[in-house]
Amino acid sequence: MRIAEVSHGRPASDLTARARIRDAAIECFSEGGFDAPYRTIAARAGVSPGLITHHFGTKAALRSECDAEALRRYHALKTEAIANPSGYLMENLAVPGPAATLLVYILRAIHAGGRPAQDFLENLVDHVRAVMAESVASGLVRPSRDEEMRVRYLTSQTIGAMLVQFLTTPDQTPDAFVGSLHSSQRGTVLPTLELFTEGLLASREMLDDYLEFVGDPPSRAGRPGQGDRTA
Amino acid sequence: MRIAEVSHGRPASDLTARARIRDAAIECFSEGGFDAPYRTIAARAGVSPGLITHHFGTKAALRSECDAEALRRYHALKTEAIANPSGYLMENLAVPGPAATLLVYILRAIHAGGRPAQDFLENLVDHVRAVMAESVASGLVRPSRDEEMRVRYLTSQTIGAMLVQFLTTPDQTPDAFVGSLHSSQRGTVLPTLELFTEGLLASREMLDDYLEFVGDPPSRAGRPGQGDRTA
DNA sequence: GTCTATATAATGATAGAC
DNA sequence: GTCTATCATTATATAGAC
Repeated sequence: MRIAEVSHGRPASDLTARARIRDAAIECFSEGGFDAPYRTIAARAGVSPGLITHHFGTKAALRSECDAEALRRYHALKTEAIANPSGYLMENLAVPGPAATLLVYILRAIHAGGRPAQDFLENLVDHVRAVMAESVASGLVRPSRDEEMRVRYLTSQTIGAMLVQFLTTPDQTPDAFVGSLHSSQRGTVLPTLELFTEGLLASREMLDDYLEFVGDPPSRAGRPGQGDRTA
Repeated sequence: MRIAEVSHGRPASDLTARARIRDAAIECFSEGGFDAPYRTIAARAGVSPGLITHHFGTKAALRSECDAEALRRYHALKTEAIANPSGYLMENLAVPGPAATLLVYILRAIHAGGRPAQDFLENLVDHVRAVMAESVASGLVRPSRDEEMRVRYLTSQTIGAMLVQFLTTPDQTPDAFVGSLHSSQRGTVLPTLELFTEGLLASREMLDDYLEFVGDPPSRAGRPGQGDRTA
């Protein structure tokens, strides 16, 4: 039942009760899901349960504001992370601390489904789209015949894999999860690199058949070959 | 509030109330999640809510039996689907009808997390492991330096992508979902084939660096090259 | 602005009649 | 075996005092 200590370096006592409730709710939602009762949130914010209703009215309104704030902080983190481009997707989020809370909050938002899940996913897609465009322009990543679908496909896959791992982790607490992420990442990086550089299929047969089927013959000029843009 | 009609071709009236409750619960869980109240299940089974408690005691016990039955039917479907090996993963499940209920049930089981989610995921991993071993043996798929991790990685990714799509689908009903699966599949097959045959990265640099880092130099003999096992 | 006390609604589980 | 009626719990939301 500890009080929410810090948010952006400011002590909790400097924030209004409304902001403290919002921050406490974000943490509670991230740690225990959106079914976290008012009691828990109120205790963490150091207020009474009734005050939550007084300030936010309904629980959906509280969650909506938490979503907006989480998204805002995600963008802030993303902007800040342009300095160290360590990876493609959300690796910059996968570190313990307040970023872990944010990452798990996003996972939980998608987990809860509905319109908020769509919004969060779209935001992640936007991020991946930008990174991929940049990577293709720099020659690191091959171009795709359908960039948009590849972006959506990779995003769903990556987020989905994280979500599955999160859901099958015994202790679904933010810090424990990012810990398991780091240990499991050591095992998945090889399969990922293999798939990303060598692919999975031993022959081009299936792809060529499909391209012929949809009427896009793999012209030797337009096709992204292998090794013709080695960085 | 319709009554569960058929299960394996047998009319509902031929089944004991216990079996009807179990079947109704599977459908309700698949359509509305595991929070489906007794009332809904009882109405669909054509019994009173109290009878559910009488037969199963607790809701966890009911769910446990539904999980077992769903897994049993999944295995049956899997065994039956050896005739038409249309794809790698769960494509045989992605058709409307009773299979749709099963597929969504599995997604919901993983979605609900906990031990059941682990069991279901492990089952899917087993399936993928068998299929991949077979595909590698036949030369269709390149071998991996870490088969087990690749199997787990691909399973989590594929199931996770389906789960994300399911959660971001407006109408989360089994038939509507498999419908959206078929329409979206038309868009994802190209990125999938691209990734599986050509990969994503334009150069081998990152993979080679990693292999050197972990002390597994890519010897020209042991490395699965590209095109040396064209079917 | 903040708290205490309470209304209201839904659910899983129980008790006992038939 | 099956049903009806009820209990106990939990959570959101309200009302009004301070």
